[in-house]
Amino acid sequence: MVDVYIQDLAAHVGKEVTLKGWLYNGREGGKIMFLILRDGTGLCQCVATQDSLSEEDWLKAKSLTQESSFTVTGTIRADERAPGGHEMDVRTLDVVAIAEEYPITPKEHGIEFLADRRHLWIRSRRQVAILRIRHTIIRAIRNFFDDHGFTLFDAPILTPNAVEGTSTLFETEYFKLGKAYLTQSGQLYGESGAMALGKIYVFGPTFRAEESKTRRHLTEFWMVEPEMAWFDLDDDMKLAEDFISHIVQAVLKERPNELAELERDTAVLEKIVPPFPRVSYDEAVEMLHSDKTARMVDDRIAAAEKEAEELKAELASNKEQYGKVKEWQRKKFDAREIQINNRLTDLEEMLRNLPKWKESARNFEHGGDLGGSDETLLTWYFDKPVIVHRYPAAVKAFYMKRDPQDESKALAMDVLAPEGYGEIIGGSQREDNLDFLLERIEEHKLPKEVFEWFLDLRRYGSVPHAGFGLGVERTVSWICGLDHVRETIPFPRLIHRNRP
RNA sequence: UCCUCGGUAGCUCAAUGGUAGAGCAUGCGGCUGUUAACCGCAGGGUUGCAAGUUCGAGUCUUGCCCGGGGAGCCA
Repeated sequence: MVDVYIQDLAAHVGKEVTLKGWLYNGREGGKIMFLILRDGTGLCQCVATQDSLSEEDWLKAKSLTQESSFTVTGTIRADERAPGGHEMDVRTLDVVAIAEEYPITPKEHGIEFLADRRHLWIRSRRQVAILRIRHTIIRAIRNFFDDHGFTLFDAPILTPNAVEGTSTLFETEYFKLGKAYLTQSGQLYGESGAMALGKIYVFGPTFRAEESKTRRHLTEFWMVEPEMAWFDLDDDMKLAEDFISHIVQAVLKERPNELAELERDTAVLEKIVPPFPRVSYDEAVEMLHSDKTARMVDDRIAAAEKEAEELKAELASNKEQYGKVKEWQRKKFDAREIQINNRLTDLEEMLRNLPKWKESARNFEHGGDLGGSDETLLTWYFDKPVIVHRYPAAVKAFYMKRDPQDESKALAMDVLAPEGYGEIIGGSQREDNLDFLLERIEEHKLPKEVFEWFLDLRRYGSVPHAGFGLGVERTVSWICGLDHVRETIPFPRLIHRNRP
């Protein structure tokens, strides 16, 4: 086992300790060597000189390749220049295993290359930071519910039918009982739990066989779904904003180093406290139709065009100078060219999309569901998550209760994260009237037989109740400021990838 | 399923239709404070696959394969 981990080095300054880990990177300078040791809790630069080591240990140190495992013993010294703030002056060193040539070099790699090596990629600093924040988020989720009188209620993963009938699910043969499906939501079971225990939360993996190929979708993801007896829609929204705020504040408090590693702007996260802005669907549609929305899009188009022009000018100027400058300057031009081209590709994508977004918002038809771009435009109005509520019943699930003030609306709510991260929560007050629920099941052409047990919840002491589902990966992606959910889970499952 | 962008050395990327290059990685040599170290030398290629246009194709055309981003759907 390990006596001392790198994250605890502050308590060992001036003392001799042994560290165990892997070589993250190394630099050699004649008779001095800098070994960056990685132990899973941090990085420590170990300084070895030819004078301070035996000849045998010096040769061992020289033999280390990237990701070779080894142990080092030496004195810990505080040093501001070192990442993590501490360094070791090495006295002795032992090699455990010399690594073969490691594919993931300390340079840039494409996403396909890294995804094929996900089992190694997770050793990288950035991935370690993300996975630690994921852990903190999951703990914050559980703490929040546990401290608010909720009981964990596990729903089955194999289910006999689709919850909402709309999604495509993964199916499998279930002995002699016919088809079974991997769950797309634990909600219906959660409702039974709320009637038994009052306040519960279902927390587990969820599966969708939709061919969604975007930065927000996985085929297998984790969702937490609280369900509360005696809660109405307002109670539900209040809980959601308290819940999200608690998670964000917990990450800010417990993971400042990891957020720094990810270069996350924490100022925008500090603002995530209740209350969140609330916009009804009708208000949202007005906002989409407004001149202000059109102007916001125009401003972004203008900014993107300006940036693209400046970058193209720089590229042209660099090309002109390229032939005239010394070789060492050419390297800088080469590196800059790659950087500029990557940014230009992003800008071109934006410039293709933004006019479409503007049109789609301007022509949005009242009564339809909000599209991804419409949601993004709405979030531009606020620096906190925005809650959109009371959607048209026609675009929402059968189990959502109708608004008594306006029968065309469902008592539904979505929470949209800022900065374009989109829907992180979808929830509603549930239909508690047996007859209405039966009507809905008929309207949606769902097989009544498989919902009999669910209908029983309305037959035996039905009460108003509500709940929501929060997508863990989307939440991690937003809080970490990532551009894709595939980095938020150890082994992401995507439409074109189910390995490693 | 549809729209859109791409596939060149192990990796990240350059290359007006005219002799395929750079950085990193790897190997060897040099350097006692490096921070994705640096300096010198070396090896490394069926330009995704197939056909076509052309004196000549990484570059143009068509088809296919693979991947990125997006739509629909959703967390």
